[in-house]
Amino acid sequence: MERIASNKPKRTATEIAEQIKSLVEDPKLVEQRRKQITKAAIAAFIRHGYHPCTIRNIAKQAQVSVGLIYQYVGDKEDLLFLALVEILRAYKEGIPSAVAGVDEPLQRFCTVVRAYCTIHSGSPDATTLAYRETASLSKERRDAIKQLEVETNQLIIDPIRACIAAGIFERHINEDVLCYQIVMFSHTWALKAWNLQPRMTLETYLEDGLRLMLGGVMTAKGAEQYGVLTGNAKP
Amino acid sequence: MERIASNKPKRTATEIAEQIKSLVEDPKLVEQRRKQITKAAIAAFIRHGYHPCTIRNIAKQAQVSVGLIYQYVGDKEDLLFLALVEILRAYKEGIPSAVAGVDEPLQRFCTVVRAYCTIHSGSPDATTLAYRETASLSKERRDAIKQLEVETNQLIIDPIRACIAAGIFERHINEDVLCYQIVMFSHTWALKAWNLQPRMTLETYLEDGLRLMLGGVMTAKGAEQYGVLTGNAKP
Amino acid sequence: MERIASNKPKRTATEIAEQIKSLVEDPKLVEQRRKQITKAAIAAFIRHGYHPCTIRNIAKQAQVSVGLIYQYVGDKEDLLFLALVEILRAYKEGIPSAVAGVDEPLQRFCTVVRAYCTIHSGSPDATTLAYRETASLSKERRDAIKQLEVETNQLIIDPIRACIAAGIFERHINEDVLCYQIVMFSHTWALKAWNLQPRMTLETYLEDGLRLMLGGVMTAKGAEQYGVLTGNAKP
Amino acid sequence: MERIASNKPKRTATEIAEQIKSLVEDPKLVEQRRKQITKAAIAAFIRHGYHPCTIRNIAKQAQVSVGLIYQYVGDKEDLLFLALVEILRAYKEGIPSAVAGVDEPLQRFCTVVRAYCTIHSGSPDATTLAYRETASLSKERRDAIKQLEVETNQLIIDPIRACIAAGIFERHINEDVLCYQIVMFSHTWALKAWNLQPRMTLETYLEDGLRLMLGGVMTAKGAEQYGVLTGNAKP
DNA sequence: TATGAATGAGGTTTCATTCAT
DNA sequence: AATGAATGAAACCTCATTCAT
Repeated sequence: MERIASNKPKRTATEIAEQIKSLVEDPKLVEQRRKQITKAAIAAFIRHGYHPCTIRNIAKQAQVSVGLIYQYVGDKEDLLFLALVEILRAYKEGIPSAVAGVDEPLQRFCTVVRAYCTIHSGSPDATTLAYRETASLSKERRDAIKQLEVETNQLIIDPIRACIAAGIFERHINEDVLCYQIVMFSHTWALKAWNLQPRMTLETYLEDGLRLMLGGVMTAKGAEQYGVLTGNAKP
Repeated sequence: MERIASNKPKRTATEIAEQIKSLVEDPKLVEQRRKQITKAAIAAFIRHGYHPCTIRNIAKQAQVSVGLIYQYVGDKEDLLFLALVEILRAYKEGIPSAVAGVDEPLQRFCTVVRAYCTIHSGSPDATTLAYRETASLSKERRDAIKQLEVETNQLIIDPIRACIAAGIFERHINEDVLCYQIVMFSHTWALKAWNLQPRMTLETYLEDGLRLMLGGVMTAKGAEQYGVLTGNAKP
Repeated sequence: MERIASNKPKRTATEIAEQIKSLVEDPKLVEQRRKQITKAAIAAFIRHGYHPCTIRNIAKQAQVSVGLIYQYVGDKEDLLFLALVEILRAYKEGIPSAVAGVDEPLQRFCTVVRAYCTIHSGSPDATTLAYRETASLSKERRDAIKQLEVETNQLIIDPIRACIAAGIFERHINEDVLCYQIVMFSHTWALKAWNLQPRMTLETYLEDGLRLMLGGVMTAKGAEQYGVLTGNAKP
Repeated sequence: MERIASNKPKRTATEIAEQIKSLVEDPKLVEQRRKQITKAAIAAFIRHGYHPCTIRNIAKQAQVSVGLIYQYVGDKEDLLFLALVEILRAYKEGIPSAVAGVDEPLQRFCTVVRAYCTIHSGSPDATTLAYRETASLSKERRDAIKQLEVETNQLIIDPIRACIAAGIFERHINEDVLCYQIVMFSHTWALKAWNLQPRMTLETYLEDGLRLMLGGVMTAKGAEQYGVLTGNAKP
């Protein structure tokens, strides 16, 4: 869709969002209205999908007029962007608060995985929306969203590195592969709920998956620790 | 969107596809034209996305007139359905031909994983399309597509079971979780190409991932065999 | 065209018209715009015929945009329905106001006939439109339109009965046949204007026709009265 | 639709029909195929209405291919014209054969009325079609159809004149008005079948109508004769 | 600032007509 | 002569966006 490989310095998602133009001056009001509209947009996009969703759908959901939306946002794509940023932001912010105070590397790793997975399982539709509709954004915005994803991934990679450094995980493992393994493991519960949910609980899924992933990466020392944590002799 | 929970016997994807009505009688011609149109539709949907893609885009891609498409298909959604069925059919058929003649369980498992991943990496856009746009189908068709997915998954689950039966994989592993682990592992290379491709080759990705997954599920006996297969002392 | 014999309670034309959904809330505006659009639709349907007439034709005639029409009406058939209802409503309302204050039965009968005929002759194209295009409506709406016709016929049958009761018309005459005789007599002037207008005036047509019809139904007493009314010794 | 008042010599319906161009040479075949296609067109136009009816509908009805129709006819309007001509021709030809051998003026008049009415009641849909769709023709063809109607009317006017000449009908009656009275009386049974048929038989309708019309036009001498004919002392 | 009526470009779909076989 | 697949113009309708109030 975009032919021109622009060399503009890349803007972050936050910068792009801040530069979305609003006809309204009062920043307080802009923030409040945007929040309200974005929330409605997420709900409406989830219900209908981005393209089939109309501005009227969103206005109705937000209990405002169509015109009001265009006071705070330039076009429909802006709404999608704000929606996706909001979804990813929630994911990204959810993890640190879940692992706060958990310092031991393996435990921290497990907590991150559980948190990440739990967060996604809490709003599977939003996860699905992000999957489906990121491609509907312009390149710059798509890239900014990807960058958010990368930053979130970092929250997973850090504990992996800590585990490696602590000798709990094998030294030679590919941290990117493992990270995406975890990411996709979490998304899978959301994306494939129709197949998985009838067959197991989130807890079973999480623990079985965790054991499976850990089994592939732990050192003997790590395995020992994991046994202590879970009460099992062996992962 | 659909309110009525119909109790009609579910039709398979193939049945639905066969019942898409064509104004043209000659079955030979119908098959040939549908193939041509479906191929064009896949390309056009990949380029634009389903909703933004116009029938004229597809007609142009297929080098036929707009009217011709409607001689072979009832509406735009039929085109999406045919496109997705074709994509999944290719995936499903690709695996058996790849593992033909490989009988040893572990080797068969590894071959399946490699085949599955390679197939998806060969047409990452199609994988992405299937991910994004299945939701744009009516419920019956969405379900039929999911069923195709389940059938393909079976091609992965079978070797898993064989490995368990052969004592190569741990008895207690959750085969569904492992299966989806593999599925998502393969899709990830397609979906997250933008992040992964700059950092590793498909081969690295595959072998690192395979080692990671196997490490979590293999018995001591399995590990020994794996060492023999790969020339490594230890996975 | 309609297969299902529904047992829903039949809605009147007015009810159906009121239930045509509009995206605009303000009832005042809806009424005004609908009136404007219906008027334009009548003109456009008369000019082109219902099927060949395009929404753009109507929009142009009404001096509004195409989109505006769809704010006040669901589809093209709604426009036809509103047009026909408006036409028949005008006919139906025209009669009572014409005969107001005329109480003597025979005179009232003659006045009704003259009024009915004059009204139709005033907008022969509209009469023709109603004739041609009622069949283009869905069954329910067609039935509602027929019901309007029946109600209008009643305005003719009532004076007939009064004349019979007053001994002016023969007791044994078939009031339905006479009624339709009058109805068709009136429509004929509109429908067959191309043949009749060059050969006589509406007045001639009316008086000759009236004399003809009265001659067939009047008693001796009636004939006497008619002579007094017209100044002729004999009808 | 047509702005230009052309001064071309008017062609009769038969001439126009004969000049409709056919790609096929053999006149025998042309006649046979046209007959087949016209018959199918009448049925299809009755079922769907002219505009909604597709060429495919007609081809199917005629059990021929779409292409074949265009070998014998220039366009869709030709089909409508041929259909209407055929319908009116049947009406026109039906009357003389019905009155053949009836020479007494009053009896001949009554026979014509009964024949005309019976013919129309036999194919009410065709009557309705002629009413609705004549307007869909080009002006020249519309005029030619009207001319056919005029010629048919002459078959009614002739007996009226004979009755006047014989002193059976009043000398001063308007023969055009009476003629159309009869025409519309006959059409009414077809057009308003939905209202009339549940309430009376064609026989009742005919005799009540005939008595009504005759009552308006007969001289004393005529009334006497009518009494002899019907066995009633008085119309 | 907020509203929602108005606009019109553009998408899907139909179908009269053509033309290669 | 007959077929029916192919064409593409044009219709209906939707909906993102604007603008007067």
